[in-house]
Amino acid sequence: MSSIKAPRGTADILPADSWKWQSVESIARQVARLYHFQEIRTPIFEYTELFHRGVGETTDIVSKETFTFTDRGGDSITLRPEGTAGVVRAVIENNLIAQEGSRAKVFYIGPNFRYERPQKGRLRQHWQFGVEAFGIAQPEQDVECILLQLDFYRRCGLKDFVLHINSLGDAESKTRYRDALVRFLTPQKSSLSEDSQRRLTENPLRILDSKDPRDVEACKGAPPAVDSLSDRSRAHFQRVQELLQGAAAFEANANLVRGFDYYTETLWEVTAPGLGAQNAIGGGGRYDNLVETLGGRPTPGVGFGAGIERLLIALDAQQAQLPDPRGPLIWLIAHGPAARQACWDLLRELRSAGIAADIDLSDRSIKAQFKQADRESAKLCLILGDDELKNGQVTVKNLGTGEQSSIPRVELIERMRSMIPDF
RNA sequence: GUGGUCGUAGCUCAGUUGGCAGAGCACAAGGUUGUGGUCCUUGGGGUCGCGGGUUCGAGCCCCGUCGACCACCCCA
Repeated sequence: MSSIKAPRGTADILPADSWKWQSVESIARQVARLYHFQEIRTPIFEYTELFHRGVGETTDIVSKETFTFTDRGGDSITLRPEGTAGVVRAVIENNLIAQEGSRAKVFYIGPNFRYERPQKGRLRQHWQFGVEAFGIAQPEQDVECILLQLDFYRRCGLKDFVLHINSLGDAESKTRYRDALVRFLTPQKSSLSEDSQRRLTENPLRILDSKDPRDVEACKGAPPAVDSLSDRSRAHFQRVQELLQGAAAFEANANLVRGFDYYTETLWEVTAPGLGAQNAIGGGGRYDNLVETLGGRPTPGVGFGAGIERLLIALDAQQAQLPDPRGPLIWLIAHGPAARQACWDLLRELRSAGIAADIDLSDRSIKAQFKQADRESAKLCLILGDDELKNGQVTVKNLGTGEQSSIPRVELIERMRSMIPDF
């Protein structure tokens, strides 16, 4: 009988690593709280149409990377490939931004699904921490999101990363830029890569992002997006950069474009070394027309998504130390049947008192029990045998220092309570 | 979807022109009948990814397939 494996492009998060996830998620929640973003949880699947209208029919993500199926009732369902569309749908549907002047600042942590060929830093299911801020068109809102994201990375211990920013401007600016780019690139169409020749009509902005040397060469001297910005968009982007001055290092990158159609004005991406070719650990931007596109009252919005797997890879590459959310563990060691019963009682008492404790239940040698305590990274061992039972004592061994002492059984819980915070 | 590299013990990997399935680490027991993290001894562990073919004989050669890794595309 062959064993069943996890589907391609998925990964189990095992005990050896799950504490890192808890740590990152806890930091994400903490940072969100500091910036006053509240959690929203939306379904991991939506009606397919949401992503077609929201993310864009012609984007690669929607046109060829979705997990889409027909449910038993005949509706087309898609596993979400990104977080923003579902959140926008939810805030519209639940009237969070129903009125003139409504604001909402929300964050989410959850999985996204894209049917792609896996490689380093790229899976078919990946997790993102993301935030969305609705109702504020001012550049301060863009910068608040950016600073939140960078704060998140710093608190996770990430040191080496780069913030890239660009602006495509409002819808008119975007069209103007697109036309300018097509005008610039069309004369040299034959020297572009095959992919980019196709993009020239479908999605010319993406050509700027190509890694093909022919495209990189062709894009030299291309008009930057900022040249096509309207006065309002130019001022907005200018103000974003002013607000970032002194708050965060950034690089204005005229070639930065992103894969969703809904972006307007500011967009940004954070890259980090150690990730191979997929070096973006998170990105975001403003989407002032998306709420209206999805049937809501016209409301500006801005937000980002930060990939958790990629962050963990980058942290690993930089040998960053995440705070370990696991508290200290006490290990009980029993010698003899009477002591085993006493340990069982003690174990229940410790846990009732809120102290994490465990014991080997397989009746093994003292040596084996110590060995396991060590392997489980216990801080203290409590040893109970015939001697201790007779004297009403418990032997306490500090596994870090090897020191050992006796504590009266009746005082044990209180003594543990006072010792635990030191670990 | 395209291309390259690779699948042998729980992990990292050796395995010669095709000829008995190996090492280190890890794990278990013992050395020490009450003491881990060092040391010594012993031991248990294998559908050589899966399926087919060639051969007296396949981990090794051939075909197919699945998966992993890396890159393209795209993105977190």
